[in-house]
Formats: sequence, structure tokens, C-alpha cells
Amino acid sequence: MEPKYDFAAIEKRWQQTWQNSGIYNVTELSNKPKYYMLEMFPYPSGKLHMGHVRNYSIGDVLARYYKMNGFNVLHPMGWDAFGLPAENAAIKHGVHPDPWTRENITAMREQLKTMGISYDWQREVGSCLPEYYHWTQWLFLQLYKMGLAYKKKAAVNWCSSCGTVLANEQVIEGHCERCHTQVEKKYLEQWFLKITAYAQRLLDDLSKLPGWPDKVKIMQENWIGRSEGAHIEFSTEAGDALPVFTTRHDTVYGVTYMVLAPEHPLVAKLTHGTEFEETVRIFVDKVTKLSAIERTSAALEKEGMFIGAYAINPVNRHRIPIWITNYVLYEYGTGAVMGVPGHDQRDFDFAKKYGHKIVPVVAAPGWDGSDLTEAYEGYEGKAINSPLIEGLNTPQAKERMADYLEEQGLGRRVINYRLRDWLISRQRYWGAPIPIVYCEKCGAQPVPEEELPVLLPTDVEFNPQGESPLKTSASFAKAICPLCGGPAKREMDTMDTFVCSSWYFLRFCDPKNENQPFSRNKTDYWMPVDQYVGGVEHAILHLMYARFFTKALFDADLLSCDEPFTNLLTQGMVLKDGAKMSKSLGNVVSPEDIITCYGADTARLFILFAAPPERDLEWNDTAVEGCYRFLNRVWRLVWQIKARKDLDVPVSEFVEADIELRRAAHSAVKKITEDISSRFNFNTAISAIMELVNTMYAYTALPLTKGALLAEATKLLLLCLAPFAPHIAEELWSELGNKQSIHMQPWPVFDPSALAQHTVEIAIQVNGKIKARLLIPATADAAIIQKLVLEHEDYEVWLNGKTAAKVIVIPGRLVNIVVKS
RNA sequence: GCGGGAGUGGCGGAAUGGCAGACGCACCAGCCUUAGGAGCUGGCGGGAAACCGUGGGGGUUCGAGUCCCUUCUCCCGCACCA
Repeated sequence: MEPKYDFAAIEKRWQQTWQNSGIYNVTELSNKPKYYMLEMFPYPSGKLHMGHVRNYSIGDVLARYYKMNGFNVLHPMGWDAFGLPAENAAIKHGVHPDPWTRENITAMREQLKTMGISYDWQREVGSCLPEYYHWTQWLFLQLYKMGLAYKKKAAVNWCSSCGTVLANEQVIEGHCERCHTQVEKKYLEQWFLKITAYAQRLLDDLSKLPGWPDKVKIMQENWIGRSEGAHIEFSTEAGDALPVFTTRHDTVYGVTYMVLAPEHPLVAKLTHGTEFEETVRIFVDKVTKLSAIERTSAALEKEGMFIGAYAINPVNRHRIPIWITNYVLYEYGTGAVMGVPGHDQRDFDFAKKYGHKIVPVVAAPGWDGSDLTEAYEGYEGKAINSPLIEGLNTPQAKERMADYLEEQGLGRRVINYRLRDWLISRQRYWGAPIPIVYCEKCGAQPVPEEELPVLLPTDVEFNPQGESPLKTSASFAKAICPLCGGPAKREMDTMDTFVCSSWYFLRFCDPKNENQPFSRNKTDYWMPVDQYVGGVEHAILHLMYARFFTKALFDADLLSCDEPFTNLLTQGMVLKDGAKMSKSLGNVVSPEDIITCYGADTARLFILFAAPPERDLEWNDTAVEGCYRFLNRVWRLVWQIKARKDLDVPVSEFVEADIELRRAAHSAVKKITEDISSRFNFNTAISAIMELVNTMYAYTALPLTKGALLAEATKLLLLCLAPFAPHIAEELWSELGNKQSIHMQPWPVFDPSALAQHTVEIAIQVNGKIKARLLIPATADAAIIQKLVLEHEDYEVWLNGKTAAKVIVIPGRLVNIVVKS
């Protein structure tokens, strides 16, 4: 009788053993090829959730698989530890964010360790630790030196009742989440990173990433939002420049009005002292008070107002009225749009509502010249009512018009991006301080590198009354100007946590370096990350910022690669009852409970078995039990085999059952290898392991079984199981008398000769409908198969009186007899 | 609206254009057991059968869950980008 499968003891013991022997710790000193396996590091909320379990289980299968395949695998873990929840906890419970975060890290590290993931814990990093944010600040200074960090005014969400800036997450339907006051916009000087300088490269280099899902690349492409068009230099009647951006410069003769964003500086200037001033001001106030979410909602009724001024169309000198509206974005293009109601549906609707003329300037194919009932936005038409480009088709008309604008100095071709510069200032405490000081005489000055890190002060107040907690520190603000030595004030803003997470994968290469963020030869060795795994929710921001950082550091000659992640796997969500697990829905399943109840191996196995990684996964408690039962089944099987006395007895004669057992074992190895390496189909890999176990049980039940064959099958079984359920595989491996860890073994190679079959079953079809199945020799070629079928005693029955016109033979699969009807 | 993905048994899901439903869950029957929320064996899309079955309708093909067109539903992302 075998011992009970005591997963708790087994898992704890092996986790300890692995840790003590350091089998997952790596260095650059290796003759193996490197493999950098990375999962997105978590925010240390203090509690592991199922999304983490899924993310890290997927990563661990791959890390262990590549390790067994002879790679020097870097598989690190750390903490994305700055951010709002720590500060909220400080306000709510009066605990300082620093110990709060450190305690969470400790708790989560312990939970993570119970999962038995093959991390090199010696490389652990935490973005909130001075030894880490020292280098976040240093990198900021490099970007500053490169002209990629700059300051300008930008809007923040402001709660006048709390007297504080709110993050977007703290704004609920336009109101402060804490006191429900309507949130206002306030303009503050803030730091930006010039990611737009990299827009084109970020776009172009997506083509260098065949290992990324198309979905993510398309999302990034749309986010960058490149569009080609022209600037056209309209002006006001009074002579102010009023340029517009358009992608349809071929329709410039159809402009019948001009619309400006409410924030456009000309609005105040043009209405100043006129009868329109007051009503326009009220309109502008109303629109600009809306939050970004309300402002850009499609449900928002399009409204506008004439501001009493006129613009001149530079191409035909027509005088057109200038309006303001709530749908023109000040941040995009020039904040002014030429209204062409004939060929833009929004303009058409606006013109209908406010009575602007509609002048068609592109004749759609088949258009009879009657009044338009909607805008024609297509590119198939010919220009009309447009003297310079009359009769040209749209692409030609655009070219001709662009040439004309450039020749006459009335405009030029431009490329516009939707991508905006990255606002990194946070009016918050729990982030990396921005290493800048302000001198009355010398202005903004970077903190000298040797003075880094600029440490977060501890003498701060956390209450929602007033401004950033940093401003309550008595000591923090005081600084000395590095240029003139005079008194200076520190920057009070901290950095967006996305800055910290934009380079952590570089720090993992050299986590203990006290003189640099990372050494060049270490990143040269490890980078780029070979496989990155994480939630698709990071498809845009995190991945875009990390790519931007990598490119900027490449340009600064600090890195040799300009893309950080070669392959990307985006995992689906973990659902319960069809919805994302969340506290508010009360459908959260705690990983801790599952691990306590069934063990980490069961938890890992279930989460990998229930769905392929990219898809959403429906949690199912009884299916978890099924995985637990399966591991018990493996446990009993191996113990049963271990008890045999004939494991070393050589096999001289193979009967059919023996051959089938070997085929099952070797074909399982083949399938599992393919499923892991080329498709990430861990669910089908696991089902192949289950099938092998079923076959092995069936074999052991037969008379005259051979121990040596079972020993071979067991070895292959455990090796294949090792990446998925590492503890039980290790335990059974050691029970079989192996001295070295199973995780140090080479990945098994299947024996092609074991896959050979004597006979195969083929299907007999008539016009694609199955009529029979036939067992035939595997060696039979198409001609022999056809002969066998045509001469088969049931041949006439299959044809049912019809005549065969053609016979299709697919050896090993089927024969399809085509008959006339 | 635009972009992406997905629709297959009671459920999760399998199927390089070639035998639909692997594997597992649930369920049913039997065995074993003092007992079973353990283990073992078998069954398990519909239909009496012929046959019919992969959201609906067309098409390509000897052959379609898979490819093409069209349509519906759901999920995700972006959402007035001039």
C-alpha cells in the first residue's frame, strides 16, 4: 500500500530543497544559450489572485520547459510597488505607505513561494526601494538630457472640496469618489516624456515583432494613430493665422464654415469686446468643465455657436463664418477644423442643424447631382466645383492640391499622430520623486547624478485636506541649486508608476548594481526578453512605454536592443459564473484556499488545463477536484509500478500490448513537446498526459506486463509532467531512486520507431458520407488501398446501386468514393 | 461607428481542408465497501432507424467546424482624431 499523496508536506519540502540548492539561480557564466522568461510583475496588494496564478503558472511551464531543453533560463520576479492603493491605505488606516507596502510584499512573496515557481529570488526587485528608484530617477535625467522630458501646462482632475488632485480612477462619473463633489479641471505645470518623438519608430518597428499577437499590434497601431494630410493656412478676416489640419485637402473648395475647439486661443481674442463675448464665454465654460470622459462621450449632443468672426479660405478667398463646438479637440491637429459638410458626416449633421451651406466638391460615382442626403466620404469620386483640381479623382486631387498649397505657401503636407506625449507628473506621495530643483535665479535644474536618489521624506501628513503629502514635509522642499549654490525648491511631483515599470526588465539583468541601473554586458547577454507573459489589459500603455524606454536607451547607447520583448503571450481573464472575479460581485476564489485544500500542483494543473492561455477561463470547483483526483491517480500508478521487482529485467519479446504502451508514451512526448513549444496549448498537452496515464493503467491490468516498459513510460510521464506539476513530479522522481532533480533533466526525446503502427483504421466515404471503417496494413499505398476497397465484399452495399465516378484515396485517413447522383 | 476575437454536447473544451465532440467536469448504470464526497468498470449529441447535427443563409471543394461571401449574437479594445 502506497503512502497517501500528502501534497502539503511534499510541496513544502521541495520548495525548501530547491531554494537551498539554488537550482533556479542563474548567472551569465554559462555555455548554454540564454532564455529570458518574464511575467509581468505584480502590484503588491498583499493578496495573490487567480489572474496572478494563471500568469505565473503559464510562465513557469515555459521557464521549466526551456530549462529542460538546455537553456540558461533567467526567470525573475519583483514588485511594481509604487501607486495609489498604498496612499489610500495611509489615509484610511493611518499607516505609512512604506511599511504597508513592505508588509504586502512579504505576504505576497510567501504566497507566491507556495506556488513553487522556478524564480531566481536572488534577483527580486521592488520599484519603491531607494536602490531601485535611484535608477528610475537617473533614467529620467538621461531622458531630460536627451530633450525627452519637458514641462508644460496640462489639465488635472481637481476636487475643490478635498483640495486635491484626483487620479482618473478616483473620478466616478465626473465626481470625487470620496466626497462626491463634481470634479473640475485645473491646469498645472507638469512633466511630460516626449514619446511622440518616437511615434513613427514605435509604429514601424511593430513589424519587427512577429512573436506578438496581431491583436496587440493593431491596438498599438490604432493608439499611435498615424494619418497623412495637410496643414492649410486659413486666416481670420482680421489677419490672424488660423491653420487647420485635414486629411481631405482635396475638398477645400467645399469649406462653408470653420469650427474651433473651445480652448482655442483665438476664441477669446476674436470675441473680446464684442456682443458675442458673454454668450461664448458661457458656452466655453460649460464645455470645458466637463470631465474628459463626458466630453468625449459619443452620446454628447453636438452643439456649436457662431462667434461673430470670419475666416478666409486661402484657396478661393471665400469668407466663412467661425464657430466653436464641443466636439473639436484642442489637442489634436491645430484645434481648428474646416467644415466640409458635403464630405464629412459630422460636418453634414452640424451644417443641417445650424443652417450652413452644403457645397458638393466630390462627385460620387453614379451621383445625379441632386441634393445630398448624407455626406459622401468615399475616395471613388471626381472633384467638382474645384477649379484647380476639377475632374481629378480623389487621390490625384489630393496630390495636386498638396503641391499647389506648398508652391503657393498656403500650406504643406503633414503627418499627424493621435499619440500624445506621456504625462508623468503625479501630485502624489508614493512614487519616485522627480529629480529636479527650481532655483529662483537659474530656473529648473536637474539634480546632479551623484546626489541621487532623491529620497522620499518620512515626515509627511496623509490627509485628503490640502495638496500632495510631499508638500507637508518640513525638510523635503529645501534644496540647493546645483548651478549657483543658492537656495532652491524641490519638484513636488512624483512619477507615474508606469515609468518604474518601463525598465524593470533591465534591472532584473543586474539587480544588485550600485553604480548603474544595469551594466551593458549583462543586458547585452540577457536582453531582449525572449518570452513575456501578461494580461492583455497592458497591451497599450505598459507595452508602449516599455518599448519607448528601450528605444530611448538604445539611442542613448545604454542598450544594444531597441525592442524589449521578442515574444508576447497575452493571457485571458479568470472568470467565475461568466464574470470577472471581483469583490463587489462576491465571486472571488482565493488561490490560498485552493492551495491549502488541494496543493499548488492541482491549482496549476487546473488553471492550465481548463482553457488555452489566450482565452478567458471559467473557474470550476468540481473540475479542480478532477485535477486533484488525476494527480492522485498518477501518485498511485507510480507507487504501484515502483513496487514491482521486474523494472530492470530486459525485454526480449514485444507483444502487441507492449508495442501499444511504448507508442502511447512516445507519441505523448511528441504531442506534449509540440503543444508547449509551438502553440502554448497547455490544455491539450495535459490531456495527452492524462491519456498516457489511462493507457498505463490499462496496461498494468493486463496479464504478463513488463516492468521495464512501465519504467520507461513512467520516466517519460514524470518528465512531461514536471513543468506543469513540479512538486509531485519531483517527489515521484526521487522515489524512483533518482538523485538529481527532475527539473535538471533534459527534456525527453521521442523514439520515432516507437510510433510506427502495423495497421491503421481508415474511413470509407461515399460522396463524403461515412459508410464504414476498415482496418488495413499501415504500409499499404494508395493503389493497394483502392484495390482493397473496390474488391471489398460490402462495396456494392456502400454504393447502393450507384456508379463510382472517381475514388479519392488519402493513405492513413480515408477513401472517398465519388458517385453520380 | 471603427478595430479585434469568439459562437461546437448539460459544462470547460478537442479536431495540419480528411472518421466532429479528444481530455476533463457533471450525470447514469454496475462492481467494491460497514460507509463514501474514495477507488474500479462501462455508458453518455439527437433519432427506433434511415439519417441529422459545429449560431443562420449562400458558395468553393471529391470532402468544410476549419476557406470565401452574407447575416445574427456575445466579449474585448478604441471611441467625435478633422
